[in-house]
Amino acid sequence: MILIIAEKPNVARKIAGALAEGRPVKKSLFGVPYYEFFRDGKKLIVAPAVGHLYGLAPKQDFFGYPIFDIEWVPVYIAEKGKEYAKDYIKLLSVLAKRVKGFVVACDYDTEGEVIGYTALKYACGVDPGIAKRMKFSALTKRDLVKAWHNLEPTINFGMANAGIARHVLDWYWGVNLSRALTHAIKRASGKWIVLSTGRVQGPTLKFLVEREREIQNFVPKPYWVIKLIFEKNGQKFIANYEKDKVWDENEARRIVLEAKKGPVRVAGIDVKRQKRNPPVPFDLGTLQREAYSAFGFSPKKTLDLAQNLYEKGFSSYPRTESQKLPKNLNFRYIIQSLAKMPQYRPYAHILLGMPELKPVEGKKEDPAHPAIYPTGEVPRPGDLTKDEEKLYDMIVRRFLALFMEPAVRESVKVTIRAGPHNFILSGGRTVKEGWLAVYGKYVKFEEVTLPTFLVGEKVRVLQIKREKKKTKPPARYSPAAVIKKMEDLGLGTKATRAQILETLYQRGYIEGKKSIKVTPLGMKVIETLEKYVPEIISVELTREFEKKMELIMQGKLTKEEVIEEAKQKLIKILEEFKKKELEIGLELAKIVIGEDKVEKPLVVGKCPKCGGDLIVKYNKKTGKRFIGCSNWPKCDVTYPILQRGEIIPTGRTCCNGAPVVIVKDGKEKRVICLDMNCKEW
DNA sequence: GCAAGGTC
Repeated sequence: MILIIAEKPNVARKIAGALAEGRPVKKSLFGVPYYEFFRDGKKLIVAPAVGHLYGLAPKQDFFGYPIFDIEWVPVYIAEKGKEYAKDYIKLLSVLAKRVKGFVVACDYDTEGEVIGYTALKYACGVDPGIAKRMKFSALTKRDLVKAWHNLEPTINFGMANAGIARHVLDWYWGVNLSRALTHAIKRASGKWIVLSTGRVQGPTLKFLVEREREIQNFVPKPYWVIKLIFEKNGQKFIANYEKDKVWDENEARRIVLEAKKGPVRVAGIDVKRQKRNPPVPFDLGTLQREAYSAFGFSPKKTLDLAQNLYEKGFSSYPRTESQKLPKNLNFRYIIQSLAKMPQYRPYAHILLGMPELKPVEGKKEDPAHPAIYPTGEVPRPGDLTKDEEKLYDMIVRRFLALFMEPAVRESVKVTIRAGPHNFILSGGRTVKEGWLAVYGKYVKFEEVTLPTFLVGEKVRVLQIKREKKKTKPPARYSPAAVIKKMEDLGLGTKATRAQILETLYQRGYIEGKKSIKVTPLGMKVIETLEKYVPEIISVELTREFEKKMELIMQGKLTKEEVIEEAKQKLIKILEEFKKKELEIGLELAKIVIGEDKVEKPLVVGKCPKCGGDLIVKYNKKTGKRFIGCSNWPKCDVTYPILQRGEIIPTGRTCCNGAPVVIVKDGKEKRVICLDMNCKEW
């Protein structure tokens, strides 16, 4: 018997369906489905993981930094809310005892390889070296059977190692710097406020901060627009001066005067017809953007709704980057099913009358999943929530649109010559609806139909005027625009971008549902990181990780070398950070709890032992004050001090470098050397 | 208490 491990339940089912001779037997243990069947006289079992079953966690219960001592543990131990994974691990460990051989059939990428590797090592309790690998790039029967006949002799250790390195590096950088920030603010304010950053959070917050700075530094510049308003057939039209901005008021005034002198005639008419092809199939990012613009759904909400639709069986797997549909998908069947819903019936019928059903496709591809499409399962009333229904409607209409004829748009440009100056009147209309019939409600095209003009025609001018305007600062990002920018920069993945944006909200770094504004805390965190750890907010860190992972995959670097290098680098960075921890914490605390509420420690002099600041401190238990070194606990220098009176530093030192201070109590002033053994005492 | 990455 051989155990085939899939990345997720749905894929386990597909693999079983493809490889079984006859129907696979669906079984279930601990509530997790798996499949048994025969092929070539051998009994095979296919069982699923649920994504990562194991994650990294510190070996010791210690919340300081730096921390590098970590290990793989089941995800339900490493993270809250992952209890469901427990049953999957239990299933694999039970099945592992029944079988002789193992095959990893996770997605063929670094994460898939890590999922397979850790499942073998920790859940099945076997050496990952004994497993074979099914390598496929589509979940069709053809591809799966081919992969089965061409099994790789082992899993791809280069990929597994690269993936493991990615996990460790992200953990080292992210957890250590998040702890450093959190500790800094705790030390300065006494308040527990979780701050975080990471390879993806950092650069994402950074580009939001950059936009915020552009807005803050923006100086509006005046300019003038010039309009020619005229009448034709009792209708008013506005033509705009050919330069859309005139920067000089005198020039604008002159243009208006010259234009007013006339004559004013139609000088040219330019009519263009343009074919507009249907939009491409939905990948997750495009769906998130479209749902945001149509319904105002956040990217996270769209992913959740799409996941619901997927789990209920109405649409395909949502976490995809593909803009292509599977070649062997039964389009006719799906469209026939959609025709059962009256709102789609007319369009479905048009399509079913076509000799060939050929959808448009986009450029992007995804090795594991096709673009998002409706399955053809028809929801009954009550199956979907209102929001699910909205998203479903968008998915169905997009799908139907893929097969429809292009739309044709006509644009008209009328040039009006007033004296020596040209003004432009533009119009646009849809000449042939095509796919817009079904999807038009989600695309906005302006419909401006113009009357017929003739070249040379005289124009009845009502008014020629200049209007003063001001340039506007760049717009803030919307959640959907953030996701797009992250995609463009290669930050995060289709499955994580929405979640990472949510984390930035949770941390109080950003606010605003539609228009994202960076809070003063968010600005300060970036400012701090720019100063002390510029790496973590740079997109280059991601690029560097990618390069290192590539070298690990090729066997040119070991994961141990890469991990060790990161560790050494971080030790240095964190050491520097720790030295400045209080200073950094004070800056952050000022913003979170208000400047006046942060007590700046009074520096009375330099520590004779380590050169740190000697500051007034308070004993936590007794509340009594004393003078101590700011580098505590590394440096243990302390001095007692009178409990009453204002302490005023003098800048002078006395015995063994101990500072001299003035203690002023009412009218009484005493000059004191802090050394207890000083004669002054 | 912290990351980013899979997934329900």
